[in-house]
Amino acid sequence: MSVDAFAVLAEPSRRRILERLRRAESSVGDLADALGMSQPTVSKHLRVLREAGFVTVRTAAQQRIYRLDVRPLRAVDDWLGPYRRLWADHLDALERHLESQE
Amino acid sequence: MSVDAFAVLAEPSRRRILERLRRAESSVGDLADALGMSQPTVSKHLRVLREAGFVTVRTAAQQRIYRLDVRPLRAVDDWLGPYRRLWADHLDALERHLESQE
DNA sequence: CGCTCATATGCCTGTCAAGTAATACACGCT
DNA sequence: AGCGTGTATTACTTGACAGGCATATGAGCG
Repeated sequence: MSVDAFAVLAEPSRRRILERLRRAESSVGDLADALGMSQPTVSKHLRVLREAGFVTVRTAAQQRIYRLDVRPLRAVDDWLGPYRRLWADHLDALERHLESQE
Repeated sequence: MSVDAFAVLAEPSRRRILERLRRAESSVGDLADALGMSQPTVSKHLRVLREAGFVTVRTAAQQRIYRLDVRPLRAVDDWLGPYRRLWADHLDALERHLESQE
């Protein structure tokens, strides 16, 4: 968990990996194939994701199966909380306005 | 809106600026003072934030007053949507499990 | 034990972004 | 018009990081 979650998500390739792992766990080679990236590149991104807690690994024969862990994403979601209140409030204000128009 | 929202948020200084603007709109100098950053640094970050739509500016005399705009944050929130479903589902599963235990 | 497949790691290079210092620009005031 | 304040912009230096290639590690199998 050494690296900041936002910094991890800043890299588009890593978001693509997460999107894929959201559907199903996957081996490194499958990810590289599916995303059109080289195997070393995928491995490096997976290392970053793993160290930040976004994924966990399991060894199956000679493959490493990576699986999504949602906890860092929940942290991002929590960070968004106070801001979400802002637009929720604005929506409330809009609703009140619309009601007063009727 | 040229730059990716996640890349913008990856910079801790910019998140601090957003946190401050969440409480109240502010001039460049006030931000620099409050956050202990140099004025050019703040201006530079504000430019990035502005080009990505996170803030809007208004000119008041010789000051530029910056104000938060939540739309890019809503985009991030939307991106999180499918993942939020994941842990919501897991919670549901947990609840069902607990119910079956009673 | 050597071979092979799957993955990880090291090294190199190019790129890009952050911070600083100096400077330019815009506005208001006298 | 000239001056001072507030802000933007520039040039420069430095550091981090991504991608490519080559190579190391490790597990399974003959």
